[in-house]
Amino acid sequence: MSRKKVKLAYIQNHPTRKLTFKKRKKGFMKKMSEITTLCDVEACAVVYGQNDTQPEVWPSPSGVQGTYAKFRTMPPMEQTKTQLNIEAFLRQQIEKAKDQLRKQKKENREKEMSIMMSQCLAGRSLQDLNMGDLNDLGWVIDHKVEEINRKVKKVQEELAQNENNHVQVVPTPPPPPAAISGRIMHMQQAQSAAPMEIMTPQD
Amino acid sequence: MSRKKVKLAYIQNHPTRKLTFKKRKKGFMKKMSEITTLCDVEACAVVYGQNDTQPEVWPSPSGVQGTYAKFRTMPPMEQTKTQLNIEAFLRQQIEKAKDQLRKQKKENREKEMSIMMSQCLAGRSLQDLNMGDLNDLGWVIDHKVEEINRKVKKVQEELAQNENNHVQVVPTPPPPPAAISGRIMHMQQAQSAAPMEIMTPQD
DNA sequence: TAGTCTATAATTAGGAT
DNA sequence: GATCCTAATTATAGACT
Repeated sequence: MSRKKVKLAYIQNHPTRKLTFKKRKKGFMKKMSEITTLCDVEACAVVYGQNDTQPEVWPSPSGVQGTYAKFRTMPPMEQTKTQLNIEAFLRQQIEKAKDQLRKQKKENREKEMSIMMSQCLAGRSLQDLNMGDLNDLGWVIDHKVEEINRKVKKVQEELAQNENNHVQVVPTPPPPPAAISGRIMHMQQAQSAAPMEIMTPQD
Repeated sequence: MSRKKVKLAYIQNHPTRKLTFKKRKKGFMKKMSEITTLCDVEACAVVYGQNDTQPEVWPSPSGVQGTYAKFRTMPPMEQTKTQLNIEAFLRQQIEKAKDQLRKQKKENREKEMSIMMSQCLAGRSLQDLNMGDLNDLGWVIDHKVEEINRKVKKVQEELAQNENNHVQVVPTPPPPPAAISGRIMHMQQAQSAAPMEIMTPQD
C-alpha cells in the first residue's frame, strides 16, 4: 500500500514477507485496540507468526479466554450463521464492484459515441460504422437532442419572462451550425417514426 | 481519520459510534484477511458488537476454534485451511474486479479529455478547466500528437519509397487546420521544456 | 537484521442523498 | 439506516542507513 500497489497473494520472498508481517501485525493490533476503545466492544485475536513458537495474543491470554468462552457458549447453529454472514458480505462486495464496472463501461461507451458523433458531423462517413455503433450512436444523439431542446425551451422561457418584465435586451442564442440543426430535424423525425428501435448502449 | 482527526476515546454519540464500529469492523476484518493471505499465517478474531447477539468471527467458527485450540497447545484443524482458501479466493475476485474498474475509469477519463480537446479547438476557453483537467488534457494531447507524428512519418516514408519506384503520383495529406497545427507546435515545445510535469491521468 | 524516511495506497469522518 | 462522495488521516512498500 505504498510506493507500489501490492498484489493480494502470498509473498514469496522471505525477508519481504517477514517484514510485511511485522509491520502489518503492528497495524492490526493498533486497529483492534482503537475499535475497542472507540466503541467499547469486546474483541480478541490470536495471530501466529509462521515459525514463532508463541502467538501474538490480544488483549491478553486471559482476555482471549474470556471472549472466546463467551462465543463458545452459543449454540453451534448460531456459530455457523456468523460464518455465512462473512461470505455473503464478500459476495456482496463482488457484486457491487461488478455493478460499478458495468456503469463505467456504459459511460465509456457513451463518451465514445459522443466522439464518434463529432467525427461524423465533421464529415466521417457512416459507412465505417457497424450496426452496434449505429444503434448506440443514435441513442447518444437522441440524448444530445433532448438536452439541446431542454436548453432551447429554457432560453425561450427566459425570453418570454423578460418581455413581460418591460422589454429587456436579452441576447438570443446563436443558431446551431447547419450540420447540427439538420441532424436534429432528421433525428426528431426518425424518433417519432420508430422510437422503439433505439436501445440503450449495452451495459 | 478523515475530515477531522478523531480523539481516541469512547464515542458518546450513539449513531456515530455505531457507524464507526461498522466501518472499522469492516476494515479490521479486511486487514486480518490480508495479513493471513500475504504472509500465510494463522489468525483468528472474535468481535462483539455492544448489543449484537451475534459476534463477528473470523475466519469462521471452526477456524476460531482451531486457532484457539492451537493457542491452548492442542492440535490445529485442517478445516481452517480450506476456509482460508475460500476467503482468499473471494478477496482476489474483488481485487480483480476493482482492477478492471480502475482501468475502465482511466479509459473513461481519456475519452473525456478527448472530447474536451475538441471543444477547446472549437473555441472553448481553457479558463473553465481546473488543474487536474489541464494536466490530463495535456497528457491526452501529447498522445494525440505522437499519434499524428507517427502517421506523418509513415506517409513520408511511403512518399520516399514511391519516388524511388519511378515517380508515382501520390496524394499528399491535407495540411491540418491552423488551430491544430498551432497546438501541435505549442505542445511539442512545452513537452521538451518540462516533460516531467505531465502525468498520466489518475487511475 | 532492524530502524528511518517518504511517496503513494488505503482507510475513514463527516456530509449529502 | 444505507450508500455514495470527498477530504483528510493513517498505513505501509520500498529505499536507504
